[in-house]
Amino acid sequence: MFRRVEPRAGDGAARLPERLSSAGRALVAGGGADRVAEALRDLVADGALVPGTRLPEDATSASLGVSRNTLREAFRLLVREGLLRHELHRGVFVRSLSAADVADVYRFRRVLEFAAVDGPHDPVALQRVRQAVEEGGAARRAGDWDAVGTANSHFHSAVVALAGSPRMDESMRHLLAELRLAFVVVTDLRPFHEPYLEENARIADHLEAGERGRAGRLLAAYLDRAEAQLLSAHR
Amino acid sequence: MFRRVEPRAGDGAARLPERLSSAGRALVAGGGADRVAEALRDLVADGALVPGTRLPEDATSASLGVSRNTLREAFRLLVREGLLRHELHRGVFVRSLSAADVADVYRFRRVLEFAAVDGPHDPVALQRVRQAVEEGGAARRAGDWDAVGTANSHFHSAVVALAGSPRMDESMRHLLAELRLAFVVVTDLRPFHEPYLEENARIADHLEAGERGRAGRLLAAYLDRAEAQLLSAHR
DNA sequence: GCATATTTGTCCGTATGTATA
DNA sequence: CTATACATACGGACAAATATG
Repeated sequence: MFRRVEPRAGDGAARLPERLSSAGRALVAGGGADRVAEALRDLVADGALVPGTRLPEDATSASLGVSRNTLREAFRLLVREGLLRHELHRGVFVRSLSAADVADVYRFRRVLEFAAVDGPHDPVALQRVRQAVEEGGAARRAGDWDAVGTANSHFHSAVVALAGSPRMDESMRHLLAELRLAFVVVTDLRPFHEPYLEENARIADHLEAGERGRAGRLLAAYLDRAEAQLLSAHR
Repeated sequence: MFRRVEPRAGDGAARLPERLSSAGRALVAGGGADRVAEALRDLVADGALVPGTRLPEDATSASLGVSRNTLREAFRLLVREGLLRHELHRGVFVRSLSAADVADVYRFRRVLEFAAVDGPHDPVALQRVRQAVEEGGAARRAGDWDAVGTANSHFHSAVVALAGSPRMDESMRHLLAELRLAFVVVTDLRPFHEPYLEENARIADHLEAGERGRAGRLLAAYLDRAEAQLLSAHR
């Protein structure tokens, strides 16, 4: 009943993997659009779907075991998050970040993180900052550099959360989600995350001591280096 | 359980108008989900749909002359814009902003607008700032206070655009779209917009003269007063 | 508290217009 | 230019959740 459109080999451009789930059918069986979106998010984060991959509605909905309508709802969510790109009458693609995009993400991050450091600090968020530092240390001891990267995201999210603004928090979440697209091309995460573990701890120290200026300077140095590092790896 | 149940007639709370279009059928006949979303946006902006109004899928899709599936796509768009609120298995409502929401929008606006003023200025955006000032002047001469409000939005969007960041621009657009929800309860727009026409012109002067400090101080004064004005009118 | 009616969430199959090969 | 593949939109259907009497 359902015609399976098998991709031809040797096309060169990124293609949708035949099976999006190692479990085969019913990856998101219980699934609402949110679960479908989460499944696709994970596939992108894990590198199963590389930037530029097209996601045809028919093949994708079949692979995930959901209907096209449900898949379209999930697409809407992910397009808004910046993880997918939508071209009129052409379909949906895994977004690929240009160098300008990476630069813009870091520009916006500077605005958000500096504003949060300069303004009044939410004490609960301050604890979260410290928690993220410890989370990163534990991940390093476990040798899990992916988890170190996640902890680093938590750290900077917590920094922005110092401002106590739900809308700024959400913007930060979107920026970090977009950055994951740039990280999928990075094979060795260690040099990207290890150097910053100690720095994050010192930033947390300064924040707890109320030394906004020092915290801000360290943060600025981090953002400059991280951006340069990612941009150079991006080619 | 304090659930806001759908009000009976004469309750005073909002109901879906029977006809969303004076033209009756086929308001968005040619229409895709985008056009449906735009139609709903206008209805909210014009006050035809006040915050709290429920939008049943059946009645709304019939009124707009589109299918349920298409309407749901439009809902997704508007929920992401913050204009509508979605409750699981309960439906979609016109969002109403709390005082905390308004405060958060202004907090974020301060971050974005100050950052844009402080940083390097995109010359094209600087021209847009001036254009918005003139747009506001023309609207006042025409006595169209709604258009004055639109021009004011353009002015502050242009200020943020000085930073040259597409992502900051988009965040600003979302914030201003949310603010429209707070403005629908305002009956007399004149005292909200008239005082700021002259101030905007002076801010533009300072920006063009490269006097960031003066521009920033005027901007800060504007944001403080506008926020207080809106919050006091909001009850 | 229970039974009923309404609405949402999901899914299917089809028709149509558009972009690409 | 023709043919194909595909996105977009429609209407109908059913299960699940919610609201109503």
